Amino acid sequence: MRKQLAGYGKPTMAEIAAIAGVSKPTVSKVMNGQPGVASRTRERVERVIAERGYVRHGAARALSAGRTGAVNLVVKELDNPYFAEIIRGVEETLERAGLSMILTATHDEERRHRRWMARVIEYGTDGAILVLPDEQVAHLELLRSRGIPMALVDDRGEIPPDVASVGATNFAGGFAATEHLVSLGHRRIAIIGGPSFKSTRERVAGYRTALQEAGVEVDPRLHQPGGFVAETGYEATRNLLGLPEPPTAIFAGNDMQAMGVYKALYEAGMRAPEDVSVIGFDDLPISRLLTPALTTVRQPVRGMGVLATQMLLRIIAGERLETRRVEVATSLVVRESTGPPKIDDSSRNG
Amino acid sequence: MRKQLAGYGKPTMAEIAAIAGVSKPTVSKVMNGQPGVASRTRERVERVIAERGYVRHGAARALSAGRTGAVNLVVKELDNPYFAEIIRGVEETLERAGLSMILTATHDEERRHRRWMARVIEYGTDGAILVLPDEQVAHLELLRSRGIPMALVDDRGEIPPDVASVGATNFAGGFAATEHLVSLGHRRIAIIGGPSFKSTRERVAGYRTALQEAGVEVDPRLHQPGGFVAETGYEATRNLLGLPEPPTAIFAGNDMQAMGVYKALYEAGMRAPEDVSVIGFDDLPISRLLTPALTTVRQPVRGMGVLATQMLLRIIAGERLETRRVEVATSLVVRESTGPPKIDDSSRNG
DNA sequence: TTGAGTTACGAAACCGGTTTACGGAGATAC
DNA sequence: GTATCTCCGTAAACCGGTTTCGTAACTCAA
Repeated sequence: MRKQLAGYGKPTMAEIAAIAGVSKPTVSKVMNGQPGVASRTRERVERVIAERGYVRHGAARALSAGRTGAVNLVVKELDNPYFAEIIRGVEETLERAGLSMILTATHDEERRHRRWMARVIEYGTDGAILVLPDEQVAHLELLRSRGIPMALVDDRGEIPPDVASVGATNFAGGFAATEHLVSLGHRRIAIIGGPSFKSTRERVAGYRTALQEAGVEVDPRLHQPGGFVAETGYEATRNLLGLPEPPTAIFAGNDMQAMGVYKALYEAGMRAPEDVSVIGFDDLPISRLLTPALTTVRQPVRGMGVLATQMLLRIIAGERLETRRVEVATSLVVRESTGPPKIDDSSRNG
Repeated sequence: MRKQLAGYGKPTMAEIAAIAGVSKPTVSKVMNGQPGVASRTRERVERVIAERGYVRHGAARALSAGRTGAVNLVVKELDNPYFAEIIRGVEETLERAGLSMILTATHDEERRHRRWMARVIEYGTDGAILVLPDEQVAHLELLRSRGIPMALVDDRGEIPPDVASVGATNFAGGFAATEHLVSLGHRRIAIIGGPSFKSTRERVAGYRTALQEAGVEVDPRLHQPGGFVAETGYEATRNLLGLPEPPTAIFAGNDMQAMGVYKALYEAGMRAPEDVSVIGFDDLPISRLLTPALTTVRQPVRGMGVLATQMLLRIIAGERLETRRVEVATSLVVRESTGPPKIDDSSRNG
């Protein structure tokens, strides 16, 4: 079924041209601010456009001009404030450039990821930004073969050479967090996370290095695996508390995980930082709302979104990037959840 | 600049037709599963399509067919898990119907909201779902005049007659929460929220009714205003604790606000539920992660998204809805943050 | 007045599909 | 063998813009 002509509610460019007494190309030039139109004519056309409330037909424009005026952003999930922050960074940068953002979440499902790519390919896009810490990056090749400009945020690392990517200095963050705990006097420091993400592997490396530099033995039992959700923080903490020699400090993989750590401590009748120090990663808005407020490694997440978008815009504009990989600095934010360990920790007569 | 023909990476329907030895319309029929193609021919065309990896040009299709295959969803913000849940409901329902979802957040900014509408009008859409608890609904008229099918979630109430909307039974939720606190023995029960949202006004009405039915006097000082974010919960609680006769229970406007309440209590050296009972609204995933786990009024948020989408799909299909307004039931979820008040509350010798 | 150089504008082609309307082949009926 | 009815398949028009390219008109110099 074809749309009715709707001569009333939806004028076409041809109609505007007829009313203004000019041709379609002239209206097109006015709409796009192109030269080659006398100022008198331009004004007249603009008046008619305003009077009739003319809105360009986007699909027709996309078809003939090959531009969509929008960038597609795909993230793993929305529930997570981490992604929400990245999205805001992308959003505000695109807005400044006059582009719209089309947002999709994959929830880490292969099927949704494929649907997203199919749609991007079918309907076209001016560029794509992918925030997929996991494995899905494999399909990336398909987008590249279509010549779609791309930028990645917080990726796993194996990136094709002509794709821009933004990450954080995870090693330094892991190092700083661990060093902070060591300087407070902790010796048995646990870490949760990995090993599937590149970012986590780097943090763990920072943790190990900090311990070694401080002359503290690295105990593999204190390294608990876990994803980026609260549940794994909870379970990892229960495991850790069950060890014959439990840790006096826990370095969670991210702030959400730290919430799970809090939960497990609470259930065990323990408090942070009196019984166990807790440190997170990300510095999401909620981390300061927790009780006690969470000490964490701040990652300028929104800034990462901004940077990725700026790089994408430059690729779209056809500029050459001098660097395809950028890492933003992390920094330690000390709040209430870390403190010195209980005295005489080794004999545990607390 | 026109796209190059890209004879290699991007076949057109005409090319597929030529290879398969048929005409464009035949390929079109095969792509759309329309009748009028012999099965031998259909198979042959399908094989060529698969071999060449042909993908229909979405903009061209949208232009000629007037369908986009996508529904536009606009929410206030993404940071809030409340919206994330609605989005998931919409997402899975659309997916089942074979439609894509295009998501945008307005952050309650007039300008962003207008941009969203402009884009929807310019690029077209098969339908729109709006999750805007605030004032922005005013512009809705513009979409309606373009004949775009629409559904609202959790609106403020003044809805045009031919627009579908989904809400929750806020009055009943407010009533149930208050009744729960009263039955535990509380008499000085504070409530935070409103007055700008219809949903909050209804909850407050439920709260008042429950108090009156229990013969408890309604003290206006115990009603603190506040938006749906943690900060207002924090501030309201500080105000409440400063009252000459502070409350023994606090009914927060939502779960995020309850986090702020926890924070203020913690700072004041008080604990829930021993010193003050706390109850939230929404039952977001984080509410069970808080310490203590939050008693709250469960709102089937995801279900609201599902329902709104189902109504929209029916409008798109041209069906008549028997009811344009649906309200889903709320229910009380009792966890750890509520308990009996300290004994001898009136003289407060606790 | 004429020729060269600009500038303003429009006719027509084009983007890649969908839809309409029609013609030809084959099946069935008589 | 011919008339009628289906079923397949295609030519051509169409959706609503953008872009190319040609030309008329206008300016300026000689």
